[in-house]
Amino acid sequence: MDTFKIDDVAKESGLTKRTIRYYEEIGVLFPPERSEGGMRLYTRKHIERLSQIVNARDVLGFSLMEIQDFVAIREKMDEQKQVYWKTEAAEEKLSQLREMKVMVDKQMEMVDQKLSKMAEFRKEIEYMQKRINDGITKMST
Amino acid sequence: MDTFKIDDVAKESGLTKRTIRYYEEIGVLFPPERSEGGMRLYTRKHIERLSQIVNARDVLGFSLMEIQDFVAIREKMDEQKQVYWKTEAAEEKLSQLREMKVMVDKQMEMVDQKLSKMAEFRKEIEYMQKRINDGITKMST
DNA sequence: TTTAACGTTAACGTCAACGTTAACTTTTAA
DNA sequence: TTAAAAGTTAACGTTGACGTTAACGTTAAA
Repeated sequence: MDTFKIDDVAKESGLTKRTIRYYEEIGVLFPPERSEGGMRLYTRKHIERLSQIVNARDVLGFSLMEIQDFVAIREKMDEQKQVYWKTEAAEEKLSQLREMKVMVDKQMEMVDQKLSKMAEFRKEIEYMQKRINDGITKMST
Repeated sequence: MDTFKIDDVAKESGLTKRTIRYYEEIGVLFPPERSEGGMRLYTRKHIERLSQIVNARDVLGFSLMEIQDFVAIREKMDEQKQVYWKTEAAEEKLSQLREMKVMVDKQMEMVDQKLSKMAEFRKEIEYMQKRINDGITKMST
């Protein structure tokens, strides 16, 4: 039994059920299978994906719309795996790979930009720490 | 003439005039002097502060409420400079410094957490780049 | 088998972070 | 000095990202 009901997923991910359904609704979480009665049956993959989404949202500060692109690439990666090596499909596969390369390269650029800006920020804070510490030692003598 | 009208500030910062006024309204940007007729007269300090706010907002993904704390520390730093070395005020100054230290240390911790998470992200993207490049070279032979 | 716990959709509510518009005053360039 | 450009406040509108509630169907344990 490797499927989860929405409440289990909510507990593991720390998100609310509403949020999980919402992420499916706007297309950042791929839809799970359904039970006979219509209940969502999630897999480990869904939980992993949610974790990635939360990271992108909270850490990188991406909006859910920006995360769409991000997610689309992961989707294509998985898709690529499924495609058998057929000579007829080779051409199409190659063009898809090139397309993905462009997107991933762009993402890398964004992340590197954020990283360098963050480093600047860190330096500023470090400087403030230094000034405060100097002030404290100087005064408490 | 080292004061700027709001439109100049808007152009330099890339923000809209509405946004600049809004930031003042909610207290993340300290209010500028006013002209006889009531027009806002900004200084370089304001522009610098706005740049910091934008960075905290876009790069760190902080909400404007979180930025309040962030800004409060900067404000206190400037304030400290103004306070003359009076023996009577020394005790109070020291306690303020300790207070600031706690806040700044907390900020540093947050930034470091974000930095490490971002590094993880970078690694994942790097891995994807590698896989895609491998796929392309393998196919285009 | 029945009832409580949990699931579903649908619709309206909320809050942050501005955009837009109106109605008006101040500056500035001709 | 007189338009036009740019400033002001005030108020309502919008959008993203969910929260909340209602009205109802499904599951699982007693």
